[in-house]
Amino acid sequence: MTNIRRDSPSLLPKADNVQQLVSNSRLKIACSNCNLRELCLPVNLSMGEARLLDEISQLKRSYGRGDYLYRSGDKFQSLYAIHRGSFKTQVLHEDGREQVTGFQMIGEIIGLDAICTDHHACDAVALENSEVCELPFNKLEALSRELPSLQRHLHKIMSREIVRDQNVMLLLGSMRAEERLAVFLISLSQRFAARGLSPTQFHLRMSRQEIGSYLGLKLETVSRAFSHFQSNGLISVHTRSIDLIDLPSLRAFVGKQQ
Amino acid sequence: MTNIRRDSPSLLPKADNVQQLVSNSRLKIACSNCNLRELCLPVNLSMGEARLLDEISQLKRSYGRGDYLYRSGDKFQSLYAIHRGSFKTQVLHEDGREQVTGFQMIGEIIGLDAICTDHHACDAVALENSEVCELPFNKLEALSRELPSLQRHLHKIMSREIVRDQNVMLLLGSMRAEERLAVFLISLSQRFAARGLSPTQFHLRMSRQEIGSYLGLKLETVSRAFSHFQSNGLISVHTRSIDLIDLPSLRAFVGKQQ
DNA sequence: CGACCAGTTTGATATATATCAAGATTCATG
DNA sequence: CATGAATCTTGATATATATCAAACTGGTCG
Repeated sequence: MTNIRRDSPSLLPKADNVQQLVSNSRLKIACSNCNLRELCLPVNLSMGEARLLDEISQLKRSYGRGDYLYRSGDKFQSLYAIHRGSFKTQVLHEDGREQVTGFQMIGEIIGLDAICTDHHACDAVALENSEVCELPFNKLEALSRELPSLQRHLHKIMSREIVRDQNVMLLLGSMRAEERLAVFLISLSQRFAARGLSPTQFHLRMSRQEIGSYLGLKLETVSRAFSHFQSNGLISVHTRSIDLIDLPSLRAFVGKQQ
Repeated sequence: MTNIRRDSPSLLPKADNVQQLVSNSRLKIACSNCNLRELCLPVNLSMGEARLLDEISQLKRSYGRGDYLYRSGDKFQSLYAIHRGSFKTQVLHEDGREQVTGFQMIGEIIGLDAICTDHHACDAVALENSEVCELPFNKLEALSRELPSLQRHLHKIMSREIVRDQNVMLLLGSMRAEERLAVFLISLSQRFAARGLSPTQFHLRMSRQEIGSYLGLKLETVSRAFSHFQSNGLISVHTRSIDLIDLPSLRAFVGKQQ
């Protein structure tokens, strides 16, 4: 709440990411003070321990829709905690094909893909006006050697990402188009609920094409599935405004399809 | 090489996994001595540091084809390093659908999915006679607080798993059947090569149905794709024996399909 | 050795989703 | 407020893969 804006020219983003130069701003933010404490990194930390985290995450950057937080191939420096807004991550194949691998929202940590090679393995793109807290990974590792509960939390975050990805594999590998969309909507619903937002009424931040890429479908198929759910009274859609009218039936729909 | 067989009845596997009672044996194994040092955990460790690892990974267990290393829902205790043989991991949906999420081979670490909830999120099943080194996670975490290079290595292993999964998503979400199989074969080839085995001639440890589950295809489609590659002179298949006759063309095939 | 059984191959047909195309709606901008 | 561009919806058709079915293969075991 009491974030202090500041400028630190010595920490300008890399020159190859020109958009960032325009849209980035920097803000001091204190983990010990942040209203995302439950969602984000500092769990089970004493106030004193949380202040140690403050030391390493004082930079906040903002991005506009379409801005890249990082690109595939960028040198790895930091993880990012999403403080406001949302992002998509996508992997690109040489031949130009792209696959959206996830949508990330407030309180989620992004950038874990880069640890293994020291270079990012995917792009992260803002879906709306967004802010992230930068967490220099070296400092995070050093601190997690001191604070076992932070260490465990970091491990849990990475493990959760693995489990999530495996569930997407299940979805892509064995579900039909409408089931995939139902699972997607239910998952969004849960994530909004976990953030104190409505689990039934929300605004999609991504296009039909982006949803389709994530779900392994063409945008027309996504659109048809939305329309079909609507005509069955399961949901109400107006472009990107969603109302999950009959969430139980939507849940029951998944798996019913043999 | 100088592993000493021993029995420790007090450490019998859990009673709900009867098969293990039959097929498990326990062997002392020393990381500092292991010929998998490069592939597995102990990287960049001094001899003294590697001996610390010995302390936590002295149990080796064996499994026969079809045995479960762990099941979805099992309480999380340990990670496992595959010392010999191979495993598959699979997630099961309530409705009975299953999806193979990966095939793991010698030197790879398995069980990372369980950290986030303290319970395993998938099954791990031996594909052949196999041995694993058990790595109690609490001890591994404690040691990695002392040894920064072990800590970093653990992070890299988890990150690598995330990247791998994202590449499977790309495969499942945007590639055609034959491309998926080509990617699968190329990936196996690379992994065999990294272990000093032939990158072109190998024996598949999994059935057509398991390959199909992993690739989001039916077994008949997998079989047809094998036959088609063979009739094009890219590979030679005899049931589970594979010879990648023209690996460059196989690589070029991926992506050619728009 | 022979019979069986699980796994594999191959063929014919069905079907879900992609593709192509045209309008309709929403959004950004001057 | 009007214009154009992007996004979304819907329809007609094409196509890749699933499904169903039958024959073949290889290994196991009495």
